[in-house]
Amino acid sequence: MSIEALTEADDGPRSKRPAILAAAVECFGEVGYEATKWSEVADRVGIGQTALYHYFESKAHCLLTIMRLGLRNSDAAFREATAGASSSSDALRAAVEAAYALSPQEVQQNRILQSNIALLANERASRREETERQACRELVAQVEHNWAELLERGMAAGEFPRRDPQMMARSLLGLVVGVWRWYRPGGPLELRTISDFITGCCVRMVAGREPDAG
Amino acid sequence: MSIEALTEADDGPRSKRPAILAAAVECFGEVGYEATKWSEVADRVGIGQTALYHYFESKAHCLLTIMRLGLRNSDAAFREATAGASSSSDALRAAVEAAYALSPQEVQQNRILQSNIALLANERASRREETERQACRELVAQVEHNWAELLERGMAAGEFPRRDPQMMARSLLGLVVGVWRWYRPGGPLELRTISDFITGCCVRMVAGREPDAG
DNA sequence: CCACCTAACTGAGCTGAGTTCAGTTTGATT
DNA sequence: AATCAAACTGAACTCAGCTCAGTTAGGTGG
Repeated sequence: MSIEALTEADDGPRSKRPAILAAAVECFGEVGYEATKWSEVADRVGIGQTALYHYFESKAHCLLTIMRLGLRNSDAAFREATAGASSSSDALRAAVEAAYALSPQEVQQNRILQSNIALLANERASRREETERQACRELVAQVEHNWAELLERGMAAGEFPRRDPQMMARSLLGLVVGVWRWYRPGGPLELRTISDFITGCCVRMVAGREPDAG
Repeated sequence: MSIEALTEADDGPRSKRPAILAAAVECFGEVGYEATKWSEVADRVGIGQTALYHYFESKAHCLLTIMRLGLRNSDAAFREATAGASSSSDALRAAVEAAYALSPQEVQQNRILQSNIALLANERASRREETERQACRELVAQVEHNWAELLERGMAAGEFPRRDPQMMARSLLGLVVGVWRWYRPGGPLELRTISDFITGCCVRMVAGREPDAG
C-alpha cells in the first residue's frame, strides 16, 4: 500500500504514524469515521490499542490529520497542474483533471475529507486537535483562493465572463468534490470518464454565456 | 418554531416526536451529530433522557428520521415546483429555485442530511434504523430520478444537448446541495443571491454548448 | 560489555455517552 | 371510580475511547 500521501517530514524511521494513517484511511473509508472502532485500526497495524496514543492524541486527531494531509495534497496538485498552463481555460481544465488524478487510497482520503468536512466548523477541546483543525481551515481557504484566483485571471483576460469569483470557486469545488459522495473505485464508471464529464461541466459553467431562453 | 417539516401522520396529539426532531435538528445543525449529546436533546424538549427511547430506538434512528423527512420534503418540493413548467428549461430553473426556498430550520435539516449522507452507505444493525436507511436510499434514488427525467425530457425536446442524464443529474445535485456546506443563515450572502447564481450555473451546465477553445 | 536514554509499547483500569429495564405517572375512555 | 395505553422516570449496565504507571526495544557513549 502506498503511504506517500500520508507521510510527513518529522516521522522517524521506526515510526508507525504513516501505517496508522493508512489503516485509518481504510477503516474510515470503508465504514465511516464514527462506525470504525479505534481498536480495529490498532489491530490492522498490529499494535495494542493504547500504542495509538503515542502517535495521536485521539481518534479525532487522527481523522483531522488525514484531512489536513488530503488538503495539503490537493493544494499541491492544483499548483503543479496549473503552473504551466498557457491560458486560464487550459488551467481550469488542468485543475479539474488534477483533482481526479488520484490513487484509490487518495480517493478514499478525499471521500473521508468530504464526509467529515463539517468537523472543521466547531472548535476542538484539545490543543493538538485544534491545531490540526486550524491548519485544515487555512488549507480549505487556500484551495478556494487558488480556484478564485484562476477565475479572476480568466475574467481579467476576457476569457471568462465576469461573475463573483468566490462563489464561482465554491460552486466549482462543490461540483468537483461532490463526485466523492457517489463514486466508488471499481464501480460502473471509470474515473477518467467522470473527469472528462465534470471538466466539460466546469468549462460551460465558467466560460459559457447565458444560452437563449426557451 | 415550525414543526411542519418534521411531522408525520402517525403522531398522536400528546406525542413529543416532532418536538424531539426539532430539538435534534437544532443540536445536530449547531455542533454536528457526533458532538451533540443525546441528553442535551432531552433537556431542550424538557424530558428525561430515557423518554427519548419511547420515540426513537437510538440517536442514529433519530438522525435517520430527520434525513428521511428532509429527503421527503425535497422530493415533494421538486414535484410541486416543476409540475406547471411549460419548458424543460423553465422546469430546471424552478427546480433549482425550489431547492433554496427553505426556512432556516429546513436549511439546517438539509445541512444535516448533507453532512451525514455517508451514513446511508453501510447496513445498520437494528431493524428500525435499517428501515429508515432503506427509505432514505430509495428517496435519494427518487430525487436523482426526478432530475434525470427532467433532463431526459429536455434532451428529447432538443432543449438540452444530449449528455448522460444520470451523471448530469448527480452533478447538478452536487452543485445544488454543495451550497449547504458553506452557507449559513444570517451570513454575508442572501439565499436569494445564491439561488440566482446557482440557477445560472445549472442552466449553463445543462443547456450550454461547449464554448470555443482558447 | 555495560550503563544509559528515548521512542515505542503494554495491561489494567477509568470515564462517560448511549442504552436497557423494571416500574410509575398521566390522561383519556367507559 | 376502574381501566388501559401512552408517556415517562431513576438506577444501573455497556462498551468504545481514553489515561496511567510501568515495561520493552533499539540505538549511543563510555
